[in-house]
Amino acid sequence: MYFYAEMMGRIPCCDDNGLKKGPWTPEEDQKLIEHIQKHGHGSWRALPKAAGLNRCGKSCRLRWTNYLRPDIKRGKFSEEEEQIIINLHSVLGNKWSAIASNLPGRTDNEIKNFWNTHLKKKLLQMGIDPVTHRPRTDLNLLANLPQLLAAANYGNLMNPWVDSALRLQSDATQLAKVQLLHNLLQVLNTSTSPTPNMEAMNLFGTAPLREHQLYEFLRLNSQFEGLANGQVNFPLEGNQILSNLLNLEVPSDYQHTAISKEFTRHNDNNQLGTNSYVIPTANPPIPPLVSASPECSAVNQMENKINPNDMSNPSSTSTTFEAWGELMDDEGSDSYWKDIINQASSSPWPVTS
DNA sequence: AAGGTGACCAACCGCGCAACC
DNA sequence: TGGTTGCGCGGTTGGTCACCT
Repeated sequence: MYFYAEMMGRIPCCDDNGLKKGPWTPEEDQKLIEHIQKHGHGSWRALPKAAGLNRCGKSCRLRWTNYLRPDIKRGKFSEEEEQIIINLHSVLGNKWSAIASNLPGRTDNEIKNFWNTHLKKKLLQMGIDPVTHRPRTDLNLLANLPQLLAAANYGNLMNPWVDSALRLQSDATQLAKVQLLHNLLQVLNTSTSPTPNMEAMNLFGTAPLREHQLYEFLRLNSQFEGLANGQVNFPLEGNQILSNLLNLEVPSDYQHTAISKEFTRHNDNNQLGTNSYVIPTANPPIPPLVSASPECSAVNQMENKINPNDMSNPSSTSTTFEAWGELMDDEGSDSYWKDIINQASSSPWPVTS
């Protein structure tokens, strides 16, 4: 084998050379454990021979690091661990080893498996894209508000860091709904097209909607005060909300409601380098909801999430908002939203007026 | 009871990278 | 400096089990 290596360069670790593959037997485990306890693993390539195992070094290393290591924590993942994984994954992506380094006793392989079999599905059910950790942008999202509710209320908040991250996630979910509707209005009210999008008009009623209608709609359908304490209440089913949206009357004496004030949390010049999100308080032209922010490194993003100040200030900035800002900036063109509306116009929602 | 199906997870595979010679 | 080696990583596979029809 080593002669082969010298002559031909690197050889496959587990080539078809008579070495055993597949599940480990208790005897093999025992041999590996005893050898490592006595001598350490040293060179993994040399270990199997020294330990009397008919395995390749790589197989031994994997068996040790993923299963036999004494500090391995077996058993179900706690809710706290789940949240940590989700949060870290949103920052680190599929860097399983990096994620594992933050979860003592858990291996990258275990976390990877757990992610693929549980957490990915869970996030999808919540309407969150498990790759981007952004709310999914299709309008089916609105038809899945019960799941969004579950997302907003998910978890028993034990860890303050987790608490903060979850709260931000809830805010982001709520903001996403507002942003979605806001952009829909922008498209519907746009005058760039010589002919209005008739399908979209049919979807939302006859007259272009105005923003105060949107706010009234939001006031009727949600309790945004909840944003201050992380509780999100969106009590109506998606089709009912849409129905309410269609049935809105235009109050002639419309005044800015507490909602718009609640949402008008803006930092005029971003002196602190923080984000802000601003619900417009005037009729068109409609300003952007999400202001751009200085780019943050992954490390900074992590620090932001860990920063205890965030925990006492749920309206403070977050990478979630940044993500939404990017999303909306990237995809906020009229054509993008028109596409969504076109999709929605063929959706199975019951549109009653 | 038997076959089908999906979930779960241990293990394998191939690649990239850093250390070494 | 280029080739070799060892290791670690992320993606994938395949075996097992539980549940369903």
